[in-house]
Amino acid sequence: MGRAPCCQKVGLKRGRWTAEEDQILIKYIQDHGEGSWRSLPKNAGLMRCGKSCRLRWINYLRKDLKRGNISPQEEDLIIKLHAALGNRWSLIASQLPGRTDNEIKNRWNSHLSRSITSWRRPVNDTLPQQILDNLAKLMAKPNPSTKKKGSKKNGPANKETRDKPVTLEDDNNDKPQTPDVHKESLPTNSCSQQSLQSILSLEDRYEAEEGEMDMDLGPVDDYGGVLSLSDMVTPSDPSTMMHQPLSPNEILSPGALYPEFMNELAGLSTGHAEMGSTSSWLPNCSTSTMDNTTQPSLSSPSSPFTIDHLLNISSDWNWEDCVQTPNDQDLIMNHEVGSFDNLSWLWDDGGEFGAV
DNA sequence: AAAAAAAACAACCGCAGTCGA
DNA sequence: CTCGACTGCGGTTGTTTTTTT
Repeated sequence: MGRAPCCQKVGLKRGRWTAEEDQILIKYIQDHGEGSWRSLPKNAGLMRCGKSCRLRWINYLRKDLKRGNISPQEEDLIIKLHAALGNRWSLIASQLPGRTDNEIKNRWNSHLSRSITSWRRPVNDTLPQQILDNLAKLMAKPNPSTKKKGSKKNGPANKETRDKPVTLEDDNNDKPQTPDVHKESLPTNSCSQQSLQSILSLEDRYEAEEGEMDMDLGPVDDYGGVLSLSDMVTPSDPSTMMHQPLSPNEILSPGALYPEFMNELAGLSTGHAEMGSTSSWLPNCSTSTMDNTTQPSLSSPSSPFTIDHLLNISSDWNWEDCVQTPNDQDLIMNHEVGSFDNLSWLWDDGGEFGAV
């Protein structure tokens, strides 16, 4: 049969850790090493759940953590990585030595997510080549098994990777950058490094263009903020799925999506790359009327859909022709609407995004 | 200076793949 | 082969701190 429960919830302390508890945990791990979280609280004399001990250690007590003072450079990197990877905090954290997924997630939720929608951050260069190399290596890493990895979405798979946290650096020089962030294998069959570079640079390209024409907002979010690329290519929940690229002369309603496109993204999101895989956030799709001359291969279930297709779609897309309606239901091509007058809600509320 | 609001931080929860019994 | 603990992850909530009124 299985193992004993990790802990009895009753009688366990919760809430903030005291300095004394921290010292006990640090001392214990120094003496016995990480792992065995289930037995750790009992052995160490802590009235905490093993899960809580693990979290405390990983996020706050490890020596290699920086804690706070996230630099503008780090923020910029987080923004770019998030644009490319979505809410894959552990993967993002793996590129920021000394930072935890929790810290980055908190930073994003409390600060960056608000600032990014303004699309007013400085236009910098794209991600450092080393980061791109690392991510490309992750994506090129063959998946040893076809099974999903060890977490619900994309976590480490086997015992080796779980028990011995490794990073991309392990492949290079055996010097882990961030020992407790875990290597993840990503789909291999449809995303080249060039593609990744293109994805990561798309936002900046649009930003650069926007610098010359301030009113050229592109798709916007529920609050009128400009959507990042990730909002359109890696929706994290069904409510964002309306932000998919559209073909010209098309009105897209929720659910009117490209199945292959969504499956591809589902593969990226979950670690599955095979066609036809589904994800929990993938609802029943109904393909809308499409202009096959401008959206080649997307409507054919049998055609191989790749990230390169996505890039073609994104790079060819005319952002000026795509906005979200105030009722948050549809994306509408403005030449379908016929007039920019219909879109005045975009800039009527204070002009945060520039006047037209 | 006090109260209220906003932001930041810390911790918990539940999901889902892995793997030992 | 099945069951269920272990684990890592992302989402969410609760608490504390800072800022604004």
